[in-house]
Amino acid sequence: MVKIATWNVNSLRARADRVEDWLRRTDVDVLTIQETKCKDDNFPWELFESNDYEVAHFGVNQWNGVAIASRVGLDEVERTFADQPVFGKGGKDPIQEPRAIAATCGGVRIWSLYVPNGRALDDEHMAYKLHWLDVLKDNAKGWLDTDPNAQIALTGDWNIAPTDADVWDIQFFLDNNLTHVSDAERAAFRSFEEIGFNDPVRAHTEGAFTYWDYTQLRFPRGEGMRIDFALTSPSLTSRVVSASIDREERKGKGASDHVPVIIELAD
DNA sequence: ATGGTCGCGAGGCGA
Repeated sequence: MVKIATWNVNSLRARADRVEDWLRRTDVDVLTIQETKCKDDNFPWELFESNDYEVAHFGVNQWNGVAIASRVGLDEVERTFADQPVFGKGGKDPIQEPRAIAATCGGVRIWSLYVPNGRALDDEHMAYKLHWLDVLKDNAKGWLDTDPNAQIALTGDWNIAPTDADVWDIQFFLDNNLTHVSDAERAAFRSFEEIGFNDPVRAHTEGAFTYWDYTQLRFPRGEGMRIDFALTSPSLTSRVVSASIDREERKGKGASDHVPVIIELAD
């Protein structure tokens, strides 16, 4: 059995103890991480190495940042996907944000993705988000065209709630013109399903959320969202035997606002 | 209790 998890930790340094405890407790083979919020200079390499994980990181400043830790191999590390859109606020000094890193772990091509938030429906960040997803989808389609049997996992924080059941109150989102639930964002998510990717977690975790905002007592009130996913290519989908969302990890002091999503693969 | 959050990095931005 191979266990792969994805977790937006919202700062790896602030969450180092929690992440280490979680790795030891859950015994996952691969953990993809989003929002490390650091650059290589202050990345906690020893946290992973002392627990026998190899790790690859892509971070350039205090924003975004993605990583993959693995104890089943970490090969062909790739930072950014082909033609990954750049972003610069107000159109100034666009940079390649560290939002995508890939590695081959135990024969599976695994991506750690931090999809742009979008910020507001009419914000330029939303156009960036949709374009970013469109280019990623084109890449993913190319990978499957090249090898229909490729085992690929597109994991991370997608910043999209694909159905009304994936937010605590869809009317709240519509009334306030909020992001994550718009037709355009949902169509972008579906486009991955249309080329053959699957969300194998939902069937095992009906009604579960993966994220609760820090504000407004969202967690105690049960007001969460399902926005973190591990999408699997057809060949990988057939290996998924179980999946879970670790809601417990949202509890207590020092929790990330996201919790880990785990899939288990038959050998 | 009629409000209520974090992290980074040192004021305001991003989520």
